[in-house]
Amino acid sequence: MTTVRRSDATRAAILEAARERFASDGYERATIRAIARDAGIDPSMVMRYYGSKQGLFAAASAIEIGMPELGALPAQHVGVALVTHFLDRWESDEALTAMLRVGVTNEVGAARVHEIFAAQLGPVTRGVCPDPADAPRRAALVASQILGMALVRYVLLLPPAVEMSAEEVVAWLAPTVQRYLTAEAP
Amino acid sequence: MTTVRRSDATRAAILEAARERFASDGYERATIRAIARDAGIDPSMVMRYYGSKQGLFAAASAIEIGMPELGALPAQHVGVALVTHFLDRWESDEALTAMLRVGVTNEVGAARVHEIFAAQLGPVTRGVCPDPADAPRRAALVASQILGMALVRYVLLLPPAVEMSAEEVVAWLAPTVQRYLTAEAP
DNA sequence: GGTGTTGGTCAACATCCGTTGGCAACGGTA
DNA sequence: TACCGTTGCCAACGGATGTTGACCAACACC
Repeated sequence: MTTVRRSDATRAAILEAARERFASDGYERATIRAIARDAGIDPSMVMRYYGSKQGLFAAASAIEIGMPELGALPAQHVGVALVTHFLDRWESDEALTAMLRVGVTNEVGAARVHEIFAAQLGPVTRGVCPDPADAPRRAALVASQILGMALVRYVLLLPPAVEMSAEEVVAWLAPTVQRYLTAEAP
Repeated sequence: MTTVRRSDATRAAILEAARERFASDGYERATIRAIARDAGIDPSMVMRYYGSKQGLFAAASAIEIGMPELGALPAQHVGVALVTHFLDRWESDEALTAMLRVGVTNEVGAARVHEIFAAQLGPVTRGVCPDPADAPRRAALVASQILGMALVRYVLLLPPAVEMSAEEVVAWLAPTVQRYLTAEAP
């Protein structure tokens, strides 16, 4: 059932407009009317295609972090690889910013963040850290630093954080992430 | 003009209810009606005393981080002191969570976060780091880690982050903050 | 005791929101 | 050509929100 419908272009336009609005305005202020206006169609079309505002957000925030294969490279380079990868993803996909912004105010959004980090960051952590028993804790620590940087750099737009180059961010953050993953517990 | 007005109790009740609502619901979903109901008074009182919803938020998020005197203690203990202090403040004052939650969706809220971190964290950084020229960058790095931990622990409620003890958080985060402040730039 | 100020309630306004149902044009199919 | 599902627009509903102004009760002061 992968037939091409005539409305696919409209569906895509809605999804793109929704991602932009959710990313820049958050869940409550991203109104269906505004999204429809951006997409150049009527608000009722959004409802027909995605059922409800929650349904639209669920569709707009279906994200694959696409974790790289970290098992292949030496354990002491995991920090650099991880930070670099997240930075790339964040700068090329505003759905990530949308997810973060919505996760802060909306319960469904928060659950979405949980899912994604459990499913995508969890396995990587489990494969790298010394004792699998405290893998969740280490993953949470990594998440705190990576989401924190995303917060100040892409959401709060703290000037010094925005002005730093990607290389600089990696150089500062990679040792932190590396330590959270592989250093022995304090 | 510090006379005690008869309405001071009501003003305080409104402010407390507002802090709770802003902290748990964010700016948009924290309605004036709900805040007034919590405070046991009429919504119009909120308007009379605080002018507007923005005014109420401004009053509810007037925060003093109350930075400790870091100049007094040896430079290599600054990380521990800073993380400990922030953790204490965050767990004893829900206005901080409110500020973070609102800062993510509301522009005024974001500006408030900028202010507070510039005014409170800036000077500390400037006094401790080797080269005053890159103090803002170092402050932003520290903010990314501290706000990131606040995000996963108090807002997103990521289970492993919530379950960690305060001592554990300090033990993991302090070396990070210490490095962001005093290590030479990479 | 009258009078002005303060603390508080009530009802309403204008606006916006998510959502719904009806209806017109279009496109392929028989 | 006649038909029917699809795509789209339009107008409206019910409800919630921030905000306002009229009105009432208690208090302070002359």
